[in-house]
This record gives sequence, C-alpha cells and structure tokens, in this order.
Amino acid sequence: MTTNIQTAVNQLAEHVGQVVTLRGWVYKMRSSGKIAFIILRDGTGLCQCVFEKNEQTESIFGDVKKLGQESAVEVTGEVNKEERSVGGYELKATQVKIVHGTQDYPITPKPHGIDFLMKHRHLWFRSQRQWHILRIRATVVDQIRRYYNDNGYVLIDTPIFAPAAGEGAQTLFKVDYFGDPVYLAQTGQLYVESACMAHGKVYCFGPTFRAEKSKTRRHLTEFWMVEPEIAYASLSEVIDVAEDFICSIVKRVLHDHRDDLVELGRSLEDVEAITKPFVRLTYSEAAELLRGPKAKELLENDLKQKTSRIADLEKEIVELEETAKGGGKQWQKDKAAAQAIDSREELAELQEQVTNIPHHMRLAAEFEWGSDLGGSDETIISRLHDRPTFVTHYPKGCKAFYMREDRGDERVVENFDLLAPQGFGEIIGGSAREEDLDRLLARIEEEKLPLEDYEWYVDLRRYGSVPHGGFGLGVERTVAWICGLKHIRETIPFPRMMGKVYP
RNA sequence: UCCGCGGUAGCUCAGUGGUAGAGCAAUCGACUGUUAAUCGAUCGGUCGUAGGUUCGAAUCCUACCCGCGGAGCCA
Repeated sequence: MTTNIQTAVNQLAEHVGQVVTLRGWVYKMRSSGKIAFIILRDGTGLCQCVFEKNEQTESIFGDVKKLGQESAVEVTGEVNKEERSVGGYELKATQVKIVHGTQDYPITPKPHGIDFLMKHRHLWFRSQRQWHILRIRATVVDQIRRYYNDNGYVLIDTPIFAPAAGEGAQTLFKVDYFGDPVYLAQTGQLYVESACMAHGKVYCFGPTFRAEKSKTRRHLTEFWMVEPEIAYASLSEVIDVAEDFICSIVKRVLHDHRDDLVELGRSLEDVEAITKPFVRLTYSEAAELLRGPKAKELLENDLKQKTSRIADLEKEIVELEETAKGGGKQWQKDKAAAQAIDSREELAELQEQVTNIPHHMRLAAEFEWGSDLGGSDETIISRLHDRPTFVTHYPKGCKAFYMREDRGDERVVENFDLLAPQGFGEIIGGSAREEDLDRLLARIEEEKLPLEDYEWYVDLRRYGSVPHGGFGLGVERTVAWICGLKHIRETIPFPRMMGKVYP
C-alpha cells in the first residue's frame, strides 16, 4: 500500500499521475446524479475535485453531495492535467475526510451589498477577490521593508502613544493614559527626524490613526504608513528616493503577482507604464495647469463622454428591463435584471459626476494661488499625466510648521505630494524639514503651537542641525492604486472607518 | 458637519393607497463533465423605529436611527 502524498494546490504540477491529499475548504459545489464537483480552496489556490459514483466511492458519495459551502475537507485522489478545470489540474477523488461539515455559509456565489460584506469581513476574505488583494498587500509590505533594509536604512519604531496635541488636534484620537490625555500617533515623523540625526538614514513603519470625520473611498481611521527620513538630504534627493522606492514596489508586484492583477481586472499595461522619470511640477505650475486650456478641455471631454454614456445606459436599462420582464428562460431574465441593477448603479454614479463637473471646472478655472489643492484639482492634475506626478513647493500657509522654507521664495515651502495617475490621487506627502532654529521657532509661534510640547523637537536644531527630509507613504492607498481598486477598504484585512469597528 | 440616494424573506431586489412578491440560498427529489449548472417541489416576512393622515399604509406626512455615495480634510 502506498502512502498518500500531502500537498497543496499550487504544487499540483509536480504530482501529475500521483495520488495526493489536499486539505482545504469547499469553495463551490455542483452535483449531478452520479458525479459531483467540488472546487476546493486550500489557501494556495483552487482545484476541482471530481467524484464519480462507483464501487470505490459508493459509501461516501451521498455525504459528499450534501457538503455545504466552506465545509472543511481532506480530499485524496489522482492528479490529472485538465483543461476544463480552474488552474489546469483536477483531482480524481477516491476518498474524502469531512473535517467539519458546514451549512448556511452566509456569503454565496451571488452578488452581495457592501454593508453585508463588511459585516462579514472575517469570512469575506476567503473570497477570491479579497484573497488576491491581501496577497498583493503582503508583498507590498514586504517590499517596503526590503527596500529600506537593503539600502542602508535603520528601522526605528516610533511610539503610538503621543503626548502632544499640537497640530490638527481635532483629528487625533484621545486616550486616557493613567489619568492624563495622550493621543494615538498620526505620524512618527518628528521621532524619526530625531533618529536620523543618530543613524543617518532611518524609517518607521506601522499603523497610524486619524479621527477625521471623512467617509470617502480614500479614508481609513487606522492605516499603515512608512516614513523614511534622511539626514543631509535636499528636497530633490528625497524626491529621487520616493520615485525609486515606488518603482521598486511596482516592479516587485509585477514580478510576483501578474496572475493576481489579471484576476482583479487590472490592466498590466497600465502598471508596467509606471517607470522613471515621474512628472515633476511646482505648485505654481500646477495652478497654471488648472487654470489653463488643458484642464478645461479634459473636463469638457469628460462631460461629453459621460453624457453620451448616460444616454447609452438609459437605453440599455430599458432593454434589460424588457428582457427581465419578457419571455425566455428564468436565468436569462435574472441575468438581465442583475445587469439592469448594475447599470442603474453606474448611471446614478455618472449622473452625480456630471452634475459635479461644472463645479470642478469652476474650481479649477478660478483656482487661486495660496489655497491648497482640492480633491478635484488633484484628480485633474493626475489625469493629465499617465505617470505619477510630484507637485512641489506649496504655499507656506497650507502646510505644516516643520517644512523648510524655500530660501529663494519664502512664500513657499520645500514640500512635495505624489499624485498617482488616472485620478487615484495622493499617495505620498513629504518635505525637506526646517533645520534653522530661528525659522522653526518663528513658524511654531505663527501656528500658535504650544512650544513646551515641542521642546525636544526644537533641540534637534540646537545640536548639530543639518538639512534633512523625508516622506510618508500610505500603504492602503498604494495597494488600491496598484490593484486598480475603487475603494481603500478592501486593501486592509480589518478596515477601521468612521462609524465602523466591527468585526 | 453639509448635500444626494436608500432601508421589504438569510442574500440581491421588484412592488405609488386595496390579499406581501421574484430569483438566489436552505430543505427534499431528478440528472455522469459541471464552470453563477439545469429541472420539479417545499420552507421562508415586526416592509428600519416611533407617531400621524385614511374606511384601509410597504406605499402619503413628521421625527429619529442605520447604511451608501459625494463635499470639506487628509496618506
């Protein structure tokens, strides 16, 4: 008697013709009178297991047919190459061990609403799409660490309990710390600045917390951020690092996850186009661009395209509704009804966008030097370029106190944002830091910040102060961008958003 | 915080004042190559909550709760 080989779905190619055992869960189940198909999910991939009813399987066949979705099973059988099967291989099953039979698994292979899925997040990430996304996230996180570790940076873990309210107190989570108020960290930057004076090149990487009352597709209250900080670096050197870093992440994901990206419906071509050099614009140039003919043309074309799409959709919906109500097979009617729902959703979204476009056009056309770039402005700029775009040198007034004043133009600071292309928006914010003691003190006073909270930080300008700079990259926004996802909530295992902490 | 849309079966949704509906899921049965299988049957309801109008309310009115999308702010 031969011993069965214990293996995993992604190893099946090496076992063609052999009898193996797979351990996993029932992803989907179909059966006829004398044949049953289990799509088995084992964490490494999907494999179709075929049960034919014969002398060998007679005793278990009835039980197999009754397996509910997500039942835990161990299946033994011979591995065959099979075109018709997901992944190209299938198991001709002869034995099955039911580890845990399951009934009434809530997430069926039919469509579900986002609220329902979010409430079942603990189960939802068993679904294929979520599985692809979280695998890519894991690689992005690994590449972040690898990039800095391989390039001479020292990891500095910064605290999560932060004493200072200071900057943006209304977006801080307040925590009771033995009777005194402290705040969950929004950034490790000030700490990492002090560490870079000890180690030269450092980075911190961990969760950060923002109590922003924003419910949008780009916001979480708990998200992961990596923040490198480099001593003696100028603004342009920091930007070079950011550019090289992003390219390394993109390259790694393209290398390790082509299949996952394709399954997610992401255009590989678009991802492959993310190469050096990125576009670099100053804030003033961006402002010109917004007020200029290109932005106007972009939005006018948008308006035209969306308006004609709306007309098409309206026609389509009428046709679908007729199909759904008319004769024909039930499943055809269902399909039409489901498509009509999708189309109506798209229609509603487009109609809202169309009503917003004139407003965006006005915002762009009337953009005034000195105000911060709004969401729609960022979208316009990033859509005018097919590569990521750095926007630098913002007006001092709309940026943080620690950013270095441009010595040639004191109205602006030496900062930059990186806007991901195709309208994904900001994924990095960074700057050169003010190294001059007097200028820093003046800025703290201007912003009316409590100096006593920042004494330790100001100390860095008293003892061997040098030019330095760094940036923060949001992991979830980066994953959403690379995967081509509309919403950030799927890029983190358990999203925390305003009004949402379960499960 | 503001604006828009929504809440009907476990899920996705129809239902504009007159008996509470469909598909899927679940349960039972048929079917040896299925890919959201198919076919037949069964089961399934506090119509978000509270009040009001009416002979009669899922449907109209008021308030509140929850969700989604957008704005502001941000990575």
